[in-house]
Amino acid sequence: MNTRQEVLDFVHHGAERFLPHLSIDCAIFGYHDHELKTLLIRHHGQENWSLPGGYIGRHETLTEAAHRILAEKTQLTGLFLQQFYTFGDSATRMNNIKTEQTHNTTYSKVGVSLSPGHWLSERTLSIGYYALVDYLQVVVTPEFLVDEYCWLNVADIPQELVYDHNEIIQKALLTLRAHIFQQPIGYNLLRDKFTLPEIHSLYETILCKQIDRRNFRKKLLTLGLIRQLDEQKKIGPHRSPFLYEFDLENYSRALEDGSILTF
Amino acid sequence: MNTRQEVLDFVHHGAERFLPHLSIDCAIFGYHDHELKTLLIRHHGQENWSLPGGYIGRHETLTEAAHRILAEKTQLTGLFLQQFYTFGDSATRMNNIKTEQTHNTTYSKVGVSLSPGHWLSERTLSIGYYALVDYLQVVVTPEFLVDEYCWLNVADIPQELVYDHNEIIQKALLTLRAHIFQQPIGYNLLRDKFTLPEIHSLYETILCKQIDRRNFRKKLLTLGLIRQLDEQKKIGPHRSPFLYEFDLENYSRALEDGSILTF
DNA sequence: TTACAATGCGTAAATTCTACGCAATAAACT
DNA sequence: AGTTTATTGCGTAGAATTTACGCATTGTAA
Repeated sequence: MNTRQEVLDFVHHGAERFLPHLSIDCAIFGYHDHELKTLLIRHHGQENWSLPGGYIGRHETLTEAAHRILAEKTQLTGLFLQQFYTFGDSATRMNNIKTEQTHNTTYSKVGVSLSPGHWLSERTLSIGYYALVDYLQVVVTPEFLVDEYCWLNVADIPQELVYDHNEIIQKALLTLRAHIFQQPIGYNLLRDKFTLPEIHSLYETILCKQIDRRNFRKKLLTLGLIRQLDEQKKIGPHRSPFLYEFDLENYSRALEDGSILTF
Repeated sequence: MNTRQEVLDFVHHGAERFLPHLSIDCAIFGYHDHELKTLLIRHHGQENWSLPGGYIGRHETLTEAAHRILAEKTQLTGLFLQQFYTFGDSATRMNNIKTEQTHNTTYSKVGVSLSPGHWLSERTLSIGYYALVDYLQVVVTPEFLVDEYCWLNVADIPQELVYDHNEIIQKALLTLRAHIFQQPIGYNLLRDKFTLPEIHSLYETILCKQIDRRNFRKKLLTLGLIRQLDEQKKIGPHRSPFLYEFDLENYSRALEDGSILTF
């Protein structure tokens, strides 16, 4: 939503196009230079940051909605996107008093005040998704109601996000760390070809622990999850590292066999 | 809902008490004698079986709703209940044509025909939970609209459950099998004190594979997940097996340490 | 040239996993 | 009563895997 007119239409006719009581919130993880970052946005008039989110169109599947919302924020399609939990317990998801006030502040930018019965004021459960993106490829598009956005290191996320977004992002991180043992997480956070130090540092960053460089390489190669290429990355200081790529076929086969990664 | 009057009230005034567009479906797993069973119900007029389910009250949390629905079906409270996925993709969750017809057949028992705009006819996403119960403790209470219920071996579940319930139960099983390595699953399916053959058979049943009896015992004892008691179960033929109990403290400590069970 | 950091490769020790053997016990059978 | 048999508890050798390093190689910088 990039214009005042679009926002007004959304407020007044959104209930015809979207399902009420349900939203999607998306923890978008991007990796760069030993740091795992999340995309946060600040809506107009809000003091605190939010996760990017949106509503489910009445004629699109849940998965389609999640991808659309992700694409609206990052301009990227076909990304790795994983549903991890639906949130409907926290105080802010029960009584909509705070929600109403918060919403009202934002929508005052287009001169509307949401009545208590308005569809945007009602109790809303949120379906949480997390996405993995190449940090450098993302072009964030600010929307009409978004004052500010930022990529924040996951360690630096403030304690006071709006609603229950702190809970959502914590659960997303926990899920990501559990999934890293069972899915080619790096495939979506790195470029097609990557060096061993790059993927090694990625795993160390996500898991928040040190992993022996040499054993890490051995394990991924032995299981056939990555494949060493002939090319070397010439740029960079000191010795030129080889390039590697994921072997997705082997990866899925290993998953079926029940091979488990441990570090 | 046990009377015609309650059902009529639910149909006509349910939208005031429950959130539309959302339901909870529950895969209730019970274990007994080497077999993993699921509770299925058959609504009035339906040819196919369903998972037990219900709606979310406007003034209860999502978790409260799940426990209430479970208690309504099994008369048991405080059970292990785990949310695992929210379903909003399948054809039956997109167009509500089939849903309308199916619903209408059931509600014809109380003489109502649901109009297209009726809250029960609208598109509904379903939040999936799975529960683990002691099969023998459950007292299933048939409701007014339920013609029949049964405990069906998970291997014998028919291919034609209503809506996307086959998909839901498959995902529940997959999740259960993944969680068995990280949570004291047996704690909720067995009694407080159990014998080694009992828990061994439970794990074999859930994982659908044979596990060496002796290594299985060694692993659980070494990790401190179960504790051997002095008592022996005198009943039963042949040698009297010792009784064991879960060591929940050690269990949660092992989880934090990241110890992983493998069989 | 030399020092140094980054990268790739190997190996020995420690640990864990796996596949069994076997004794002890209690019921069933001759 | 003695024998057979199924069930349970416990141990152990060998295989496999994990872990902790050593070290040579390469490119950059002093």
